[in-house]
Amino acid sequence: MNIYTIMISRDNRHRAIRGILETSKISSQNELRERLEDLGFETTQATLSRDLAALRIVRIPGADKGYVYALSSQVTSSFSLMEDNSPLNTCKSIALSHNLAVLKCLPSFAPSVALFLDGLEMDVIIGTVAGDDTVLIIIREGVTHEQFREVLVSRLPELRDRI
Amino acid sequence: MNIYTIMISRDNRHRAIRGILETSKISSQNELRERLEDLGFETTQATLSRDLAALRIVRIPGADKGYVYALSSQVTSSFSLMEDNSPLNTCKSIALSHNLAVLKCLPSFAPSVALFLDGLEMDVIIGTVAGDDTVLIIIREGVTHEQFREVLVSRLPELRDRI
DNA sequence: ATCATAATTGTATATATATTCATAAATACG
DNA sequence: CGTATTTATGAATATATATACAATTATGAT
Repeated sequence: MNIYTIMISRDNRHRAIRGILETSKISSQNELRERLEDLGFETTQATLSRDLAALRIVRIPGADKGYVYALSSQVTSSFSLMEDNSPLNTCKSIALSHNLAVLKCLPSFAPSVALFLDGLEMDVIIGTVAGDDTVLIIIREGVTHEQFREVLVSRLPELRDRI
Repeated sequence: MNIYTIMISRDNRHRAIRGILETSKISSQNELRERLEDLGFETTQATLSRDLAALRIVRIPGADKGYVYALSSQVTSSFSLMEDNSPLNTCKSIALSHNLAVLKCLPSFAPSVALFLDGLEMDVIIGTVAGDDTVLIIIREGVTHEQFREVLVSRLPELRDRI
């Protein structure tokens, strides 16, 4: 009796779940159950709840509505690749100090974010410097924090709640 | 009346939510509601459900039990950093072909995974080559796929459902 | 200002998900 | 082999989350 006689059924189901989630958008455990049924796996929502927890599968709010289950290894990529893939989606926070704004983003994305900001040619920004996960924004002399925020938010509404 | 008179309350709440989730483990919307209450934000579970969707905050099954809400920018790191941070956690799948096993993992992790595998000095493996997200494993002549799987799974049970 | 339109929110409720409990199957151990 | 112990599962249910609806408030255009 080798190791494969144990938990054959559950592991196969787990494999199938991974496969399904990698290739299609599943938005409820019942939907997953039906999909598995098509593949010959008869099971219940309760078991799937446990399976998803065991596999540490995450539930992500969809772009406009609904939810999607995904492997955690897919999350960042699905978030940045799926729909609006602006580098701004990688932006985490913006803090102001005197004539500088410090924008924190995901590792390795700072150059893209800086390039994007440069492309906007905003009057209030006289230049940017990108590291790995940080963009330093140099603000034009005479521009107040409030003015900067206002301009930034009006051009980039998606940053509204990060500044 | 400037732009900041609009949606002050909601944006402030969103900011607060981000801040809370970045620094603490919240496992239900009610828990989040209580935390916000402490900060002076009175709201309801329904609103938080909508907020979490708007902010595209994900729900991750915890290591042993329960669930955690997290910013999507935290997911990969929280997954690999939080508990057992073996490079194997970045491993997505293993496929076999003749004397080769192709292990797919998260981008940039292949070298760590390969190093880890080398360290195991498994008889059935005569060598590995790491790309960026793929490790090529060369299997010793005469070892069957079943034997390889059996050895791999017995040494690395966490890969059980990826091969 | 005044009206029309759009956004935000709470209440109540529907829906989805997790968990308890009982049971069966698998494994470990004698 | 037989018994003890763990693991997996389903049914029923508790809990958590999403949403329809109505009311309120904000925004935009005269």
